[in-house]
Amino acid sequence: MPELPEVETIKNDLKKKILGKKIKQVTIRKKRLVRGSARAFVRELKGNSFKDIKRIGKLLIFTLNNGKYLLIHLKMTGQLVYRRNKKIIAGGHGSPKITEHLPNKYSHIYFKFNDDSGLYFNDMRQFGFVQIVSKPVLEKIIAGFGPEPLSRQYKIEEFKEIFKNRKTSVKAVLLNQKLIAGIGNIYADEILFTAGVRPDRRAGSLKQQEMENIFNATKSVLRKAIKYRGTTFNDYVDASGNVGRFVRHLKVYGREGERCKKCEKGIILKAKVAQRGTQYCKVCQK
DNA sequence: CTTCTTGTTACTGA
DNA sequence: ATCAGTAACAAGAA
Repeated sequence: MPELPEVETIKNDLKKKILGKKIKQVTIRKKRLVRGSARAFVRELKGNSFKDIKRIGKLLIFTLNNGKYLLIHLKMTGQLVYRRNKKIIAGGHGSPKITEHLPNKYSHIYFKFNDDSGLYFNDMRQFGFVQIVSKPVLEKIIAGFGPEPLSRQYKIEEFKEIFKNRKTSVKAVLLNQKLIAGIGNIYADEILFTAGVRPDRRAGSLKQQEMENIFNATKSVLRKAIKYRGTTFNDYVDASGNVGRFVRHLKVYGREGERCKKCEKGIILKAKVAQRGTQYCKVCQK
């Protein structure tokens, strides 16, 4: 599941690879994944190029040289893989490196650049989307997101406000993109473990210290995950098709039934909180 | 066959 | 009006 660290990794990778390259061909194999008119989508992209790439929450924003913006959301199983025009050089010793052929059966939309390199949007479950928007529409979309946890706009005073009088669980608050941008199921569990707070705690019941711990944990966990280029649990790969290495640093997500790495006593439990599979240590999290 | 996986949103009810 | 909870979407694994 691409969340903030994974999308950030893809964005940073792609910025080094595709900026300024002329888009010579746009292929749409599944129209359903294009929001709005597919015909207009191709028209806005073909012959143009990307000037910049940004991210808000889990949403990628490609700035086009024609003043429009390409939005790409990977949702659960989306991948965005860049591939150079590969010339297979036979020879050397041993077997040749096996490179997955692209486009594959899940490459529903892809772009070819003037140097014959390509950008492939693969999505097994087809939850993701691509969309071309104007600047005013983009600004409306951005305004719908809460603060970015790694930005200067993310302040402890405002952070505490979002918990005040809320009857829902602290996990539901962390997952709500309108309140904080970019956190999904994996990092919500990891953040709450690091902060020592049970995911099912009522948001409004948190003590000052607990809110401060969560605030700090959002930053430390996400920063560390970016450092390790994200978490590959199922489908996530970076823009080169490589896995993320944060999975080794996960403390609770996917560790149900295993021993807690912090207290070395508790067994990681799994419950349903905010309709999501939720892992926590009942010794370390109060 | 059923159940589980998750990001987002439309919908329902309080 | 606001907030919270749930179903639905999709395809594959177990």
